[in-house]
Amino acid sequence: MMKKGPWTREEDELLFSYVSREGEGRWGSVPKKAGLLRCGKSCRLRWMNYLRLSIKRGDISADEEDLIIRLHRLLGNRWSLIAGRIPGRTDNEIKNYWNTHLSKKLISQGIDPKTHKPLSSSSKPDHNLTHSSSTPNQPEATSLNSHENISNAIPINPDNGSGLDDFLSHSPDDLFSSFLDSLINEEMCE
DNA sequence: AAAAGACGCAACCGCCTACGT
DNA sequence: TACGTAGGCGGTTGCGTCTTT
Repeated sequence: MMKKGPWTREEDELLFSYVSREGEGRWGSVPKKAGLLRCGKSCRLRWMNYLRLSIKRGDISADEEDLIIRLHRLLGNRWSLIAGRIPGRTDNEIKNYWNTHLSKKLISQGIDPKTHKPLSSSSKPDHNLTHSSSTPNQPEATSLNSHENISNAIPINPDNGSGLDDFLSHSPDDLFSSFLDSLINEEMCE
């Protein structure tokens, strides 16, 4: 019988010591070898989102927040891709932070968190409700100007109708990575 | 001080893809 | 080629904590 729910300190210690010793991977066999009554998926999730030493937790900085917004504008809800550009942050944390903080923040600024475009006037909320914690001079959702979105910015062959998904599925990680860097830097300079 | 409601986050679920056989 | 399995992902849920009434 698999255990569910919050992890205990003892379970964390078992998983941490096992993965530290044996390395990541082969999650299906991890519970048995580590002496846990969890499924492999649960072990992987706990390691990825909580136990890894490289993880920063909480206190997302203004710079990180700005980067998340920029990346979400480029990539949409591709949380793992966004997390991959922010050292120490997990996709789950960024997803949660977006859903609980950033989407509301954008709405309070009159910006649709899905499209990053201005909300229609009828649905625009009362700006008096804006959180006092909002940073003064906080930039509105940034505009790429010449690159309205990544689909327009990437080299696309119009003949075969390829788009972002095609680009992502065919580009080597380092190529996509450097491409994202260039887009982000371009925004920074503007 | 207590109850109700809102919020935040860890964890689960189901789907998709990659890979091995 | 078809199938089974594991890993990875995004959406969603549930519960503990905090805030408000």
